[in-house]
Amino acid sequence: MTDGRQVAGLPTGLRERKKRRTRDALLRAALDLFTTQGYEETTVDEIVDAVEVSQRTFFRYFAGKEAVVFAVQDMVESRFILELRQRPATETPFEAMRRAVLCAWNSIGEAIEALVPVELHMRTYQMIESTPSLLAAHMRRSVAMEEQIAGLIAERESLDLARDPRPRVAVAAFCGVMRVTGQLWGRSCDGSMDSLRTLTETYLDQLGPALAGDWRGRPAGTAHLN
Amino acid sequence: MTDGRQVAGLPTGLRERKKRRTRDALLRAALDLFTTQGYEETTVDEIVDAVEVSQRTFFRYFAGKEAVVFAVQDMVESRFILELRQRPATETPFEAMRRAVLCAWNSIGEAIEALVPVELHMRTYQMIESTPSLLAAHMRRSVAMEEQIAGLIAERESLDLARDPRPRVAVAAFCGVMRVTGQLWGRSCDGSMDSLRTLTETYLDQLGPALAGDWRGRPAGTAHLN
DNA sequence: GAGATTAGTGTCAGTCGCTGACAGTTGACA
DNA sequence: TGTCAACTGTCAGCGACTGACACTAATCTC
Repeated sequence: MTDGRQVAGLPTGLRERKKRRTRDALLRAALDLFTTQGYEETTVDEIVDAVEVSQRTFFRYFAGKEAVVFAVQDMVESRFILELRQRPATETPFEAMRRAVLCAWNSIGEAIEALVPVELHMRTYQMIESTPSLLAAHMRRSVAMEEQIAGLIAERESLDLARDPRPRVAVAAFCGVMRVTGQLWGRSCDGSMDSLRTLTETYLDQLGPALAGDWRGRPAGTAHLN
Repeated sequence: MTDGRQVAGLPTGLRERKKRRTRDALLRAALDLFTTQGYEETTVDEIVDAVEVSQRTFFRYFAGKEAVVFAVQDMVESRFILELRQRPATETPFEAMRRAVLCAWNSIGEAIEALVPVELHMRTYQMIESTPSLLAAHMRRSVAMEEQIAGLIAERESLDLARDPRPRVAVAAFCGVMRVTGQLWGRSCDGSMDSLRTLTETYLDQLGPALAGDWRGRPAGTAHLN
């Protein structure tokens, strides 16, 4: 009842539409308040006042103050999973994950815009990275995500997760780098989607060399922010 | 005033000793309650009742309920940083990190025992991994740690963190694998230090192969739990 | 050793996130 | 149209946490 699975399904009844409107209003009001005056500085009362519903209603739509923040993130992640499932078996696990993220980012734009302005979502992401308690929640979600991805990779390669460390290890390394780029992008001034994309690609390219240990030569692509 | 820097410094005055005793008592009582009846199920009131101090006092010693849980972890981490600084420059960054963890684990035992029974600390760690809110906090701390380690590695290799992705990338991959082993160990029945050590070594060994992409052969060492 | 100083503590009241219980309202459907 | 179920509001309460203020006791000063 609090999940966001209205995957392009325009609601049928009046009741459904009303619910959806309330939820969207709460979501937008919350993100607006969070990004302008800060997450911790915003109380649930302020959010419900803006939408003119009771606090109790807020907690019926969202599991908590935190859950609002990650509503959009949820969509992006499930899209990534979808893309990953569709990657051809010829790609290495690492390649597959890499392309799945980039494809997901390419195609998720409109779906986000239908819910909130993309620009608001970008600011939300930067807020997550700069708010300790949200960063914590983000990381916990990331752990759950890794577990899911590792399962997919193991399945893809017909391996037993319990016996073969490689799926988990590969996923951990991949997600680790993804988190680093996310953090750096969050800190940077340029909050554009393009900068995130190039930053991500650059960093992923460095994984192999970084582990090899021959750090004498200069890194491959070094034009980025921070 | 709430930090735990009594690094083998036996407190001088009566006041200092009293403080230390109160803090230790709170720490032990809290961990005991947490590990027996669960973190969320334990209230701060229960903890302070066990030690017979006021709630206000608890919050003067620890920033929050959460902070108690990670008090010992703090010691282990600062020990790791110490060990990492001492690794010879001839080792690759990855090697250095790997050995630093293992050395830290070897030498931290007594320091922990001085504070709480090591066995209690082990159970605490497993509790962290199995309690969502604590896992979140653990991950946030991990992020801060990664940043610090990346700084050390960059310094060690005379690189500019802002220009060269490799320190952050290598650290992200390393810490990612460390987290995976921590999770698996937390879930396993065998909560011994030895099992954690061998699990960690096995998984770290798989990082290179896992990224290479030639997953046809069977993994190197596969004897582990889960 | 007595008094002044100050760190440490307890008490109290209040905020904020969140939940259960119960009652009122409003779409849905026969 | 009336019944049913879903949705919402109100209220009361819990638990984590904080600020203010008074009190106790270790330390310092003379």
